[in-house]
Amino acid sequence: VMILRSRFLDARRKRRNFSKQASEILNEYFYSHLSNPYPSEEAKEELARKCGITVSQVSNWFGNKRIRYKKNIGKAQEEANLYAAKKAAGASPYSMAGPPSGTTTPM
Amino acid sequence: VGGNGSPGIGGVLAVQNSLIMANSATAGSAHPNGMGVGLGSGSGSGLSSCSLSSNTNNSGRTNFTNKQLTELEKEFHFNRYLTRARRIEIANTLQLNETQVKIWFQNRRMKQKKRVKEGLIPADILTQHS
DNA sequence: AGCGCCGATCAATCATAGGT
DNA sequence: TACCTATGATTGATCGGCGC
Repeated sequence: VMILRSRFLDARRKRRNFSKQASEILNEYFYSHLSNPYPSEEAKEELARKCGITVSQVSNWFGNKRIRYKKNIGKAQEEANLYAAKKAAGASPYSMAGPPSGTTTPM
Repeated sequence: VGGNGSPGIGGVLAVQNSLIMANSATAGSAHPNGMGVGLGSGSGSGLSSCSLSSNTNNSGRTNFTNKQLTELEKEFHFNRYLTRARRIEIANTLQLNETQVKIWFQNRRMKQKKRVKEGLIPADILTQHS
């Protein structure tokens, strides 16, 4: 701690949370692809467009999401899993890049 | 994480680290040239050099000092790629492993590329031609 | 036959936003 | 206002693949 953490007050991290709708879209994709939450470059581009954010931000979001989801498992995460069930079952406005494994989600 | 419990992520997401760092220290030689590194930030400010060798975190992640980062950054602007000789020289000067210097440059190149892609680019970085 | 590089990702941490 | 959590971003290091 005494040790430098001065990464220069860069203009870095002046973040702003994504819109509620953007989070909705990202979560939908994540939970409906839980068996392989790694969107392709093309999928990231489309998600970025729909969410109004950059591809890098989409990548950051998935990176954080995967790690944080993993760190929980067994928490309210199951609740969020309801995302997939709900959306996947109903209309699926946001499904793209069909993953090979379509059916069955282990778990 | 549960063994299979998390099929999805668990499968692919398990990396764990193993310390391998290494040793290539080889040092030795004295390198004429003093590249020196003048470093401007001189301010040395506090940190100064820790007498200890690598200050790695509890998790193996190294916390580079300001001095090390400044030097690496300076070198990067001079050349985006390192020669073996230069790498060794820098590693010795900054008290880092060759691997750390190598990795730092790789990450730095990726970082710059990302910035360019995002549109924010200082626009220069010599030796950069289309 | 081993090395460096790239691209994607991980894992820890930083710094701020938002909520109480 | 202070404390705490959620969350986006940064970064040293790893993994798989590729080219030489």
